[in-house]
Amino acid sequence: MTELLQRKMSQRAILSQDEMTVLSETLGSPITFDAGAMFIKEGVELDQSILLLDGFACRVKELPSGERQIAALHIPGDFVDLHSFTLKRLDHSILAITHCKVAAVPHERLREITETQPALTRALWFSTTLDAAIHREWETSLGRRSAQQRVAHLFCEMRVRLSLVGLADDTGFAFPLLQQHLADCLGLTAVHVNRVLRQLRDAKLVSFQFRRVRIPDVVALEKYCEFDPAYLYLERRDR
Amino acid sequence: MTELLQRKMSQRAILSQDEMTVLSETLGSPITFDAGAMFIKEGVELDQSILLLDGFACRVKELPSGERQIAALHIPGDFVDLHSFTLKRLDHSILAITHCKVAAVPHERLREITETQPALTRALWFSTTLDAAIHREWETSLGRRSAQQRVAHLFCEMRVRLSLVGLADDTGFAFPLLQQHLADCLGLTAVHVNRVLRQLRDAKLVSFQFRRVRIPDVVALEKYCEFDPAYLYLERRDR
DNA sequence: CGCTGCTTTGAAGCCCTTCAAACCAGGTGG
DNA sequence: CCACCTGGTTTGAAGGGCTTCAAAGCAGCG
Repeated sequence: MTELLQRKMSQRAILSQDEMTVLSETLGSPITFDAGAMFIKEGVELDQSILLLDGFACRVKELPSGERQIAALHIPGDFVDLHSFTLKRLDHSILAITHCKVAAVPHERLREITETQPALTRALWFSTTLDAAIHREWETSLGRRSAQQRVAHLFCEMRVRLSLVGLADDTGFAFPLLQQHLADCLGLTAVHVNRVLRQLRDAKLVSFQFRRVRIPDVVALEKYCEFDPAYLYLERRDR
Repeated sequence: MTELLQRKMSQRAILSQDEMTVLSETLGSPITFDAGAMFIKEGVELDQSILLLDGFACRVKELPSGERQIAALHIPGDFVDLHSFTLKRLDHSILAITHCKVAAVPHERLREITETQPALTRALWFSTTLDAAIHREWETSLGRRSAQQRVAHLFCEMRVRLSLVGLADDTGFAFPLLQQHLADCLGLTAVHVNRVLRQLRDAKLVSFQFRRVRIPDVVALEKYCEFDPAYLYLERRDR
């Protein structure tokens, strides 16, 4: 059940075996949600944080007009709302994009961890600051990259993140999002995302069809959108 | 020296007096930087975090083309790179917009705090998750708001944040940025920012001249850009 | 086999950019 | 004290990227 998490954490030497054990013992039994379910609602007082075990989810900000901005995409192994431990309520909702399996950690247990497990605390803290680093890269895409580069950059990011949990290789990855989801991530309309996907496909840079992203040449794609994975902090680290 | 910080922290009941004392004892002696100085460079290994005591600073992401995206604006009382404690290096640079006075906290001391001061640790963690919440709101502006709303929304946010440290009131606040800085925050060109500022001024919603933002009617401006300060987590909280 | 929801395509238009030049304020030196 | 210089602001004209609106195409599913 926590294999993914373990792989992800150990890959970066984020957690020791012992710490991993401590953390996994705090996990409640898995719960599932259907695609489209909003499993955390903006503003609601929370007393637990949720680890995504399987499926794709996102953090959505809704505007009064009904428009949406997806502020983050989450994949298996992500602690989708660990930040609710310190914030107590969220400024956005969490939406299941596909069918999702999750496990909850009570905030009380996280609090105990901050009292007794400083190294684990720092690792969890790191996880939230990494989320913030991704937010900043998305701000950069939204503010300064063309629609083509935004799409390409998102695919590059997802390839790296998914490969950390064994869900992507050099040829591509399963990516069960609608074009509307991409549009909401990238600050575009679904219509324009569709046109951009055609251009990228025609240019043989990347294709997104049948719920799958195919990348004929990773290096070429990363060069095209100036993707630099530094913001994902992949290096191993001592703590 | 740490009055601002104290005001900010105590206002939200983030820190107790004792914790405040602990934290202020970790601060090195103040250092100043000239306007335009890049006092933390992207990618450089860091062993301290910096508290902004006076002046305006920002987190800038630079693209290979030379374009810039400002990912965050910082005001007196902000821990501009507290996240470098967990990240060890940054994915962006920190730039002094005006002349700045700062104080450093060695990461070693922060590490000790995580070992011995869980409540303070949670407060510091909160501070980084609040930064992330602001990043998300900026993503929303960049992705889904018009240029007019983006400018207005930024002014609303800065008014609230500055008022927490006594640097703004209902009539406005000192805001010593160039139009180019606004453009780099909002994903626009300086030329367009200029035109938008004229429109907002003509509409009597807000004016930005002589390094000062004047807001004739705060409620009207907040309504115009659908500003909801929930993402700034202003409420008092027990921990 | 028809319904539903997503994708694709077209045409028109607007928001914002680009390029260029004028304007203006503050600081410096003759 | 004015002339000049520099950097930021303002304005105009033209163009392009993305949106909007609308409809057709298409896949999955009851």
